[in-house]
Amino acid sequence: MNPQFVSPGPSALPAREIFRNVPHGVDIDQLRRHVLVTQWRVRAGQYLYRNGQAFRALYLVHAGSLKTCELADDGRERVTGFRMRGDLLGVESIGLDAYGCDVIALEDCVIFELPYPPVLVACQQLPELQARFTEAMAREIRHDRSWMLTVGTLSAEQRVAAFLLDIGARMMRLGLSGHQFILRMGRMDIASFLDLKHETVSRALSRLEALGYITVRCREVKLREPSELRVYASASRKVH
Amino acid sequence: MNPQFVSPGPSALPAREIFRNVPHGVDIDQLRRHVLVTQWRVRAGQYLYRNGQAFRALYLVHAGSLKTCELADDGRERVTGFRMRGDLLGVESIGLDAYGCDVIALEDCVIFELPYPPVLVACQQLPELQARFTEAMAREIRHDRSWMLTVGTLSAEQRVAAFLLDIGARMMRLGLSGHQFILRMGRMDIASFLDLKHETVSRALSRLEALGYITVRCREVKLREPSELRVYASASRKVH
DNA sequence: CGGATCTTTGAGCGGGGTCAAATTAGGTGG
DNA sequence: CCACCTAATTTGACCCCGCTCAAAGATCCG
Repeated sequence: MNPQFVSPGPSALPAREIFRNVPHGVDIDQLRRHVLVTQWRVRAGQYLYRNGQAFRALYLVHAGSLKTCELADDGRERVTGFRMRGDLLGVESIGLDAYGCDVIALEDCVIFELPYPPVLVACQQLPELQARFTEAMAREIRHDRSWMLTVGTLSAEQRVAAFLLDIGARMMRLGLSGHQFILRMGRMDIASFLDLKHETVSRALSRLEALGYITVRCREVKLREPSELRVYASASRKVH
Repeated sequence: MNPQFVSPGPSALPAREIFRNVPHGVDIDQLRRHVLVTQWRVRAGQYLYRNGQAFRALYLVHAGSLKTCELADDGRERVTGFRMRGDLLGVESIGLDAYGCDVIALEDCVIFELPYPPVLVACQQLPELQARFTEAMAREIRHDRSWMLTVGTLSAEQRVAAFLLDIGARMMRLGLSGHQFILRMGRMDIASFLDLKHETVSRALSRLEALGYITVRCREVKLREPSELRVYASASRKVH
């Protein structure tokens, strides 16, 4: 179940592309001058890396989307986030010998592998790159905390609304439509991420559709009234 | 409401102390050779920094404990963590112009201020220090994710048990008793952190006491059966 | 000692979970 | 391309854990 190797050396794709669409992202061009960046293809359902596997690299998502899962020894499991183009993976495992979580592809992906000790060395020589990585980690912390707040203070329907708005905003930042998109993850994954059950997510989506805010047909979502949705999701306290 | 300045230049306390009790911590001695580390006293209830305030420094807790709070524009608020001796504060705001959360002292604290741009420069000259900071940030991410898992998969009573065990483990790492300690935060703060209501936390503590696992008298806690408690907290799935 | 805050405990309720079944989407081989 | 099968999604009915509302009891501090 190893990811499939695509091509050694420079990618066939315009490398700067990564940087164009992703503000504050890591510049893959600059990095390539200092470390050997390889490119992998990961098929839907496959692990990019998993808990316990030797930590040897960070990864940059070039295409496709993935989920990160935290898991306990006793089998408990939770989706902690969804990653897409431009997102950096593996930073949470820096300082460990083995990765501390699972990363699973939600669809076929193309991923850049950034071998870790070399990246660290490159950072020491390139203050700019260093700053980029540090900021990426800080953004990661803020993103997680922001969702802790959302999950802890909003009702089920509000969480689902906030989730759709978040996906939309990220899509837009990548130059795609932020109002109409395909969810790449199932109801179970959304539910786990939002600390709900999949039936509840399904019901919330149906409700938001009945309210006229969105249109849902399975994984196809259209935000009909983004501003209404935003008001609904941010309504103070949990609304019932 | 500004924190109170204590002393300029080298601290009167043995600086290496920080490093002795905190594995993988930041070496304040080493840092002092490159940046001006000042020491502040923050009184119980005061802010170390707050949302929107200009980001100018990281902070290292030398004594006392604090809570970090995430807050939304509409007033929603959640405690995202509790910090004690050896913990690094402010890393979540790296890359921003202003701090992105609130940090409030739960008791009188002594805090080292590490001015930020200077720390970044020092890191570029000291690979060792750089690695320390990066690992501290990675640990931060793992810690948050680990609690996301706990909050998302355990019942109210299990969360409270897990919380007590976490506090105990951190106390022990600081060379204090891990079986008997004083909680420095109120029921409301614990509840917010665990995504519960304060009444529920109170009831859970009473229940754990009735089961014979702990003794509680207000903020004084004794873990009578840590191993039983650990089994209880880690019981697969939510137990009812 | 008095007043504000924090903590505990009780009683009742409701949002979201659980269990179950119908419906639909998606992938596979003929 | 379609029949088939499996997995994902939706919807319904019911129930329980944790929330709400309320009040009493501790604790802290001036």
